[in-house]
Amino acid sequence: MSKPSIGDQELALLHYVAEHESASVGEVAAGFGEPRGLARSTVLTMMERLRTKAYLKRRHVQGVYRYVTVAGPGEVMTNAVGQFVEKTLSGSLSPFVAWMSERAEVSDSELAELEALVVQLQSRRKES
Amino acid sequence: MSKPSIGDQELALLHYVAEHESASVGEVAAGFGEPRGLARSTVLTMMERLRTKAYLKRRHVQGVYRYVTVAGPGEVMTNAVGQFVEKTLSGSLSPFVAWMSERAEVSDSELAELEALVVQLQSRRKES
DNA sequence: GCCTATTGACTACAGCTGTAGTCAGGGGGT
DNA sequence: ACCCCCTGACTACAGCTGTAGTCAATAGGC
Repeated sequence: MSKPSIGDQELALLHYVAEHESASVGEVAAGFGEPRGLARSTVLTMMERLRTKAYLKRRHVQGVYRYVTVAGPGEVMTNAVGQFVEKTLSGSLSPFVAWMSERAEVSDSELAELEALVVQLQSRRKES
Repeated sequence: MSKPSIGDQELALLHYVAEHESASVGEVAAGFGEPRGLARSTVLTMMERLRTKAYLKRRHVQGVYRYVTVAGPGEVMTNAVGQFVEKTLSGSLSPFVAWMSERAEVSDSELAELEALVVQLQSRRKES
């Protein structure tokens, strides 16, 4: 039951909705669509598509539909990463590491995340 | 002059060609297309598309065109990662880290790569 | 030299994604 | 009661990607 595919813009929108737990089309159009020059109807269309793909669900509240993500906020992105690594990188992490190593800017917090990750992976390894 | 976008299958094909430095359509069709049930014409079409997108170039050698990647083998993948992080993750590495942290198996060598990466990033940071 | 298998160009087409217009209905202010 | 704005549904369409068929040329074997 692998989830239907999702486009880049759709993913960005999904992410936006995930962050703003429960959003109406109007809100998303204002906060997400307008900054990138998208028409309200465009936002609506995308949200409905995401709904038919079961990434979003909605509830009728006070005359307006409010949308929420089916999965948790992080899950969406994490899922996308998994899909990418499998499909595009054939499961190998090396290209990712190579890219990071060439990348100019890695912020402090990103580096900290990576450090924490390594530590976590190391300790997990010891256990088993 | 940002490179044109590239699809998943196209990327896989590009990767294949990159690995087999210099390949003809026939060879790619046999080694790449056939295992996944693609018709020869499909492979040809994709290769020509990649050529018009300037990912591949070709040379006429002994009556047959041989294709080579414009960029080096690793570059292709690294590039794909960059595109993915930019477009899909909006430049944030966190989802990647999150995914890895949830991932069941990380091999020794992968962990080692990550460790080396962290060390490299740390030292680079100090310099500046 | 002729026939067959290979090669390359062109054409086609469906599904997905990004983007938007339009129209009808509902709700609220005056 | 009326008009306007917000909301939601539907329709549309172009570009990209994945996939393939067909046809003409060509190269090599016999």
